Amino acid sequence: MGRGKIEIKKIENHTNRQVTYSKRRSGLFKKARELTVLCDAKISIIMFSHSNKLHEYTSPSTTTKEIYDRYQKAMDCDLWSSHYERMLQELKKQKDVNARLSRDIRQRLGQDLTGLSFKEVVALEEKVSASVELVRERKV
Amino acid sequence: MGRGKIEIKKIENHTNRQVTYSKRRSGLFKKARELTVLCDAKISIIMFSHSNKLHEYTSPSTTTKEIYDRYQKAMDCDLWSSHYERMLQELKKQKDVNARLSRDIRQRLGQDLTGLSFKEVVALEEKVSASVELVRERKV
DNA sequence: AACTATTTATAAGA
DNA sequence: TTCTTATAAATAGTT
Repeated sequence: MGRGKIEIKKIENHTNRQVTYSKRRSGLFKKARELTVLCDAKISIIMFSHSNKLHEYTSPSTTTKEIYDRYQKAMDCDLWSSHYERMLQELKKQKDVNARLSRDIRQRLGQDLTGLSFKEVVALEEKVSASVELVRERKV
Repeated sequence: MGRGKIEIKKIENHTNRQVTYSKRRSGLFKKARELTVLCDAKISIIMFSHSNKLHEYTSPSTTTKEIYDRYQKAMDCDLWSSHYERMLQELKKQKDVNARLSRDIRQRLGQDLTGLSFKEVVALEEKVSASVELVRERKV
């Protein structure tokens, strides 16, 4: 590197560390930029300094989120996504239940109210209970 | 670099591009490794090659997820999280609606069925419609 | 922030 | 592919 070989160990002097961080960070980002163009790669770099300052590089034509999403897919460790998917399915089921209830009640409005039999009410009640139970079992 | 200055533009030859990708990737990761130690930084690099191959570097003592979580907090742009929160609230509301419907119907089972007035059914129907509408407006 | 002596990275060749 | 090497590039210490 510069005037004399350096060993790779933590720089204890705060000022020197900060200067080196700044210089090498721009070097790293330059390399990432070149690699992006030369090899048509997509790169996301996120870094936090010793003093918790955030810096990032993302290849043009993409976003940090897009790269992280692809990463998660590739790694098959996207717990959020699977949780989200489960919730989406559940919400859909809930909506179906509500739509059905709404329809059932609307139908009855068109009929003679005294015609609402005990059996019919029980069936309706059971349908609702079952769906509520379904949700509870999932422990969301 | 090597024998003669090169210009930074996409390498069209597939083999050369792959070789350069491999060499520069290891160079980039080495720089990241050094920066991690020298400056006590935390770095995450995720990259996809032209042929969609995934490679990553993460500083020891952390994880890609941890860095990405910190990034999201720092950037205050966690769209997933806010989407998730909205869904959670909605699901809760749906459950409340179902619980209320269930309770209403259960109560009526304990009463004389002929006592179910037209007004009461209308009120129940409107409650359900309103909640279904609420969901539809959110376009989830 | 600029400079420069060295080390380091690497493109092309073997 | 792996190694070599000529040269470009990065950078540590200095000013």
